[in-house]
Amino acid sequence: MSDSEDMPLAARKRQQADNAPTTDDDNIDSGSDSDTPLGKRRRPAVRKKVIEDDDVVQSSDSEVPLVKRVRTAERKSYKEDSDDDGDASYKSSDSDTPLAAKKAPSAKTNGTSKSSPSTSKTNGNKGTSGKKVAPKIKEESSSDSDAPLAKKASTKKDTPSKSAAKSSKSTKVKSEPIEAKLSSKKRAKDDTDSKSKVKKVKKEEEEEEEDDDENENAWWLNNTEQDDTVKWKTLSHNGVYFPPPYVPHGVKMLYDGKPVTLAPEVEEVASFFGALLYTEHAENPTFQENFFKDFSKLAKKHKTVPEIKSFAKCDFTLMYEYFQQEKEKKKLMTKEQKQALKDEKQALEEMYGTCYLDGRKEKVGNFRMEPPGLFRGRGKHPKTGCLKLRVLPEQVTLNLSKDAPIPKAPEGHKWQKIVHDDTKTWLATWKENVNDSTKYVFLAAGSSLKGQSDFKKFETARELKKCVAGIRKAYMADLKDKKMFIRQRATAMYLIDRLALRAGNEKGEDEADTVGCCSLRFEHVTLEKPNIMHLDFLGKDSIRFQKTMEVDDQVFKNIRLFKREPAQEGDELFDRLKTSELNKHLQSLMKGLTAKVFRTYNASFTFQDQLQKLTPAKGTVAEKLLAYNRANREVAVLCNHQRAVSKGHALQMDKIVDKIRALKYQKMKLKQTILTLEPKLKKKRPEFTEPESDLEDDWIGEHEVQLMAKEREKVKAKWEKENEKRKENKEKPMTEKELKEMLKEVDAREKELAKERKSGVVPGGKGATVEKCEAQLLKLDERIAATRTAMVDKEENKQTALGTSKINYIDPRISAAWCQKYDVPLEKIFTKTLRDKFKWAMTVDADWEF
DNA sequence: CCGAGGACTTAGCACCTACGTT
DNA sequence: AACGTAGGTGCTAAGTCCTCGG
Repeated sequence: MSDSEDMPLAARKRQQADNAPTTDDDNIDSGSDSDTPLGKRRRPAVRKKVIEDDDVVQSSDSEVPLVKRVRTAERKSYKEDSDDDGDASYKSSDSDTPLAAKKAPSAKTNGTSKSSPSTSKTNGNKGTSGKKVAPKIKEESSSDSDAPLAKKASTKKDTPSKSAAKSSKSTKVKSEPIEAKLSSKKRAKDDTDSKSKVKKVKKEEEEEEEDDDENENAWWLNNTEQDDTVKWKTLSHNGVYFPPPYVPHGVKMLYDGKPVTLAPEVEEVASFFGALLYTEHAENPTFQENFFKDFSKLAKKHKTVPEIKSFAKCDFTLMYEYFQQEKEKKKLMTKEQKQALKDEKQALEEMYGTCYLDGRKEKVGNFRMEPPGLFRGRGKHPKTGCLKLRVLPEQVTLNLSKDAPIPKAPEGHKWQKIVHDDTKTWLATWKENVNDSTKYVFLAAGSSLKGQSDFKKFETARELKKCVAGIRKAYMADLKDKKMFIRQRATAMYLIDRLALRAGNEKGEDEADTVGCCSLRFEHVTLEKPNIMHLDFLGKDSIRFQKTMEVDDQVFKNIRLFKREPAQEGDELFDRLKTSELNKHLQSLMKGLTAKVFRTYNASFTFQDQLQKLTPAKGTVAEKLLAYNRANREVAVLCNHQRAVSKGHALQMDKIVDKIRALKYQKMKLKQTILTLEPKLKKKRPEFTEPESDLEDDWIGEHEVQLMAKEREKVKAKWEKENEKRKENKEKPMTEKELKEMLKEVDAREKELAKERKSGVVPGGKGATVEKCEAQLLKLDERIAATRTAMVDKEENKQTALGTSKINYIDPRISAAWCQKYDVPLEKIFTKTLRDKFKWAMTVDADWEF
């Protein structure tokens, strides 16, 4: 294959794809699928990959949802040269084994084995051959696969009617949005003249529902039907808060060793860097470079003397020190000062932190404009360190009701624009200069708007639970499809489902090189016979995903197949799969299904499953919490949620290791005592002669020194205490001499220890017997084991972030139900903010199930 | 009719603070 | 009381998904 070598691989590949001559078999249904978006154009084969004709294909063909298959049939078949393979050997094999049964992907996690009832549903599509029908198919499949009634029933409260109604409307689907829009427009108009009305209504609602704020927003208690394209009827707020203007501190930077006077604007930017000195950012060459480019340019603009040309000559340490001092000062502030700051903050929240949505008071999330600074891109972001400019009101657009008062822009400024778009949830938006991306001010996580979409998210995941078995079966079958495209898609689905990978959209060159499922490249996957796969790549936030697992044989085969060929680094593993196509397919299997739903589903499912397995019904609250956290961690590991290891971690681990050693030391002593008491046992019980692992002489010596030091301290403390007592009682205090006397005992013991160490003869305390010693040995073993587990626990936890899964992936209703069932106070599990965010989920019964 | 970019969720890190420890 | 630490929260970057608009 020819190609322009210098263009980025991915791009090249894509181009090739487009140019490639189309082959025949598109024909199949090509004609008709004109309306299916998919139908458009396949991405022809770039490098031809071959697939052996699995006989299996045919047979399975008939039972699996065909829709897709047919529709995509066009995608070029690669049957051409088939032969190749070692694949042949694999033959048909196991396609039908329910996934679940098969191997557990990563050692941990996985779970998911139950097949849920709806398995076969997906087949509903079957009959609908061909193209064209896409929309209809969707409807059909969704309605039949998800018997709305059944499922909704379990949800109680919320929306049964809503969704059921929707799905049954099928035919109208398309027109809905339009209607909605129209009506919303109308409404908006009405609103203008009916502001007062709205207010009245609000009052009524309050009274009716509950009079306190708490329940005013309890949307989950209402069954009201909603249209989700319209997000609000009325919206008013106070705009956004801008950070105060820069106040120069006058601290100089040194250039070439000499202090330089900087214009305030320049000083500000220098300070951004100064504040970061000695952090990883400031040490990062890309960061430095980007910073310096912007900084020197700015300095030049302000005619800084001398001209700043070399980063190496810049010295920001004075500024750094100044900031350190400022921090200290802040710590030393009086209570009143601190209180004043707090009050100020409070006032801001009052002003900007709340808004009115449909007359209800709601919290605003990020009402503070992002202050200027240096862009802190993660991983190897090419733009990390670039100057992020101050945002002016002139760049900010506000969104609110037509009739709502327009917040005043800061003195001497005006807003960029005011809009009244009730289909958007944002209150304000602006464009950021570094990556040219759009930023928004949204409502807080605890708001009804966010709550509703959270709820919807989990409901979709529960929907998936019902049909996941069928979907799995289908993609397992597709793993052997003749069409490369379908094979790739099925393989990707497998990875997404089993390994909780993200979809993996394409990324630009101005971003860090990270990947997800669809964007995996050859170098990220290695195979090891017979069916081991290693994945190693940087995912979102440049977090490394590194796991080794057994995979299904066919998956193994497929990946080998994809990798074969001019498998060069940089080539995409799934070269003809794009997330949009994948999602389109998923949508057809279940309404609302996209790649990310698998993560939500698998996370929540795993959590519930683990929780159920781990919770000791009769345990203490602490034990239950431990189980909860373990289940949580299971999920975090599944989703690969990581965090930086805390700086004290190594030290803490060392301490634990030492603790274990100390226990081992005790064991050693006991064993020696036993042998001293009963030398005969040397032969009979060889384990008593065996040295403890990991106990070196040096360490023992040191340990004993420490032990003695502690003893001495104890003695001294005792002596001091005694003296205090005597003082109170007006008795004569003990003398230093007496203290020395007491310490002599320790000295003696120390000598003993030294002797024991040499001879190995350890008489033990009074009344020591072999039996007693053995009992103690057992206890020590237990303690060691426990400490070890704690250590492992801690070690694993050091890199695992539990928060993300708790906040985003685990259906809070599982937790709420669990708390009820096991009588654990909710606040042990959810912080205040989480309780607030999840208030919609707190009303479930103890037997609620995900 | 496809890709750029809009809108919204998910993510880890940097603080800050409340708390337990010494 | 000072200290250190873990947990909680705020911040904003980085994803996903899908809709526009050229």
